Amino acid sequence: MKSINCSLCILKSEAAKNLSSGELNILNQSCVEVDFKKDEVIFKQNAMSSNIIYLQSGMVKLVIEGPQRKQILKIKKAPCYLGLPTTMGDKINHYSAVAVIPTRACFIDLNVFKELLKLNPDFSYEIIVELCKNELEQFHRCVNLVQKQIFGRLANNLIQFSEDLYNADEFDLPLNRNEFADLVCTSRETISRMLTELAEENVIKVSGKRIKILNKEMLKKIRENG
DNA sequence: GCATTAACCACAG
DNA sequence: CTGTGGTTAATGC
Repeated sequence: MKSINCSLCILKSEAAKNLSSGELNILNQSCVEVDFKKDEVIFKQNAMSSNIIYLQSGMVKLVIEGPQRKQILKIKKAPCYLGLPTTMGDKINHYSAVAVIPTRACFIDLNVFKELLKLNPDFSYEIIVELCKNELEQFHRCVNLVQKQIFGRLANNLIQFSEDLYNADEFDLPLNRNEFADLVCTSRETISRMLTELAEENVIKVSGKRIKILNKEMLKKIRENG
């Protein structure tokens, strides 16, 4: 097995910064590092879950199989923890995680993770903060989904890619049109049409998966009013 | 009624 | 895989 040095990750993880050297040692000994290529599954819905996953680098999509079709719950980028709700909340995963670009992840044994939560309150506190932020985000996503029309939802997602995930006005969508539709909760055709329409209005520039935001003010207006 | 929104189907690069 | 056109159903003046 490849030897791992968790102290490198402390640089990134708010929670792990609080671990003592002894606790880091515990982590070191029960942590396995894995590289994933694009489209490789990190964990699968309905499979047994026994690991907490820490994303060192890369980006993943969280996918759930709904009653009608599959849905993309969220795009997550490193550094972050993955699968906290699905691992702590039940014996099996309630959703899948799939890499959308090359991704490096650490698998942490659930029991060790629980042990660290008990040992170190500062560590636990940061984990709770992350969970709470996620919950708030999901609440907002939920109302947006129900109360906004598709242009508003699309604009919202484009802004999130730009501001939250890439910190750039120009970026490559890590999803094809079908998956992007699954994220915005609409059909592939509608996404396609609306992207062309936004491009015609010079709000964005589209060439394949490459998106450039030309008029962020307008896009934000669409997000609010759409 | 009439307009708007958005899904589904089909088909072509 | 993607873009487009036609059709259709639901909803709101």
